[in-house]
Amino acid sequence: MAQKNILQFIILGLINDHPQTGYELTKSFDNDIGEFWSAKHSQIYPQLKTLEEKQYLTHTMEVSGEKLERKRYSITPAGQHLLTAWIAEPTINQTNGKDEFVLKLYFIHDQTDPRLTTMLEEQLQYHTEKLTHLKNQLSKKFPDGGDPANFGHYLILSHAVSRETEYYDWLNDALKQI
Amino acid sequence: MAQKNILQFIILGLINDHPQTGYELTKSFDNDIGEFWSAKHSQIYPQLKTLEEKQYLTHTMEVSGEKLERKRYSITPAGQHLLTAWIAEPTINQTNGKDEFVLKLYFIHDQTDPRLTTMLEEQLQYHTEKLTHLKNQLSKKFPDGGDPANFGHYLILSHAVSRETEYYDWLNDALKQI
DNA sequence: ATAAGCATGTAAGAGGTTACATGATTTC
DNA sequence: GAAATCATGTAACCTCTTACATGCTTAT
Repeated sequence: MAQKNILQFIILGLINDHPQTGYELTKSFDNDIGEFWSAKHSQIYPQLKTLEEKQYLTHTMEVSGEKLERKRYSITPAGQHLLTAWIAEPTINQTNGKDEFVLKLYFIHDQTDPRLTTMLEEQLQYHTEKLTHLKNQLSKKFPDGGDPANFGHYLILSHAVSRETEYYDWLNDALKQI
Repeated sequence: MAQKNILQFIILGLINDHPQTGYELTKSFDNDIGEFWSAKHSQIYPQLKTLEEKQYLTHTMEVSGEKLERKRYSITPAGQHLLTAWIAEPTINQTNGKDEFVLKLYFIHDQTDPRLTTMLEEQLQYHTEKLTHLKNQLSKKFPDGGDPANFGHYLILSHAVSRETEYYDWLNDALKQI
């Protein structure tokens, strides 16, 4: 989508926590934050380059073994300023939740349509697995509930859990009504 | 996003219900289906053209008043076939739910951060309004619960309601924990 | 008359995915 | 030695938004 380049802020936010390489950033999107934003390495590396050109980031080279090079990026004061401004600014753009599956259902008008059960059960299986995985994550990372020193991380994970719970419940409700 | 062109299927699905103009299709995305997919007229008109070139749609001209022309599109058997195939095909691509606000929270580590309350309350207001609007829609369109002849429509709306309910509850929970 | 809504299109540019491309290091 | 993983980048292509552009019709 031709949006406002939110990726740059996410990268700044992640690096602000601690200096990181492009590779490490890429993997962040496989974890919790991937529940609410995704990006591939092909998008991340050019973005790092741009952010450095604009002096929001700097990097130092590291070497593994004999030859393997790695760029470890750190945030600059200007970068921190940009990040803070983004967080402070009211979030108006409700990034719209696209969901292909729900749309498919929309085009099935008849409650007795034979396709419904299969479709709903297929999704139920997927979301059941996802839900248990997220619940495991939550109890593993925050066994005692909200950690005051990692509150944002806790909030994002608990939101992911309740979002999946809702999806799960909705699918079950729908199945019951058939 | 360089995805699989899902918009074409949505257009086919909407037109399959009854012949429509580009203008009317555009307005569909302001209603319930807009909760799960959005598109602007600048994307819809070219897509209609392409779908007609591929013979999934045909159109007839209508005239309003003296001069104002309107293209009313109908689906062809080939178009219906394509639509059915899309619905039948398992939905794997979990179109990821991007949420700028949740990410901002993620970068606030400290539970006592003074920004948290304002941010959460701002969102709470937005989602409260959205939730009441959706609930009104639901009770207006489906006063007796699931309509067997419009089950898909019912499902999508009830999903939107419970999704917003979850968001609302999560925001309130977060506020309580501060 | 004039503003709001009807109606259809195109152009430029940003965001995002898939595929191409290469090479090093670690683990089995 | 082979496979998995680490590590960085580019190219082609598609999707989507914003802005440009035009003209008609209805309601006030």
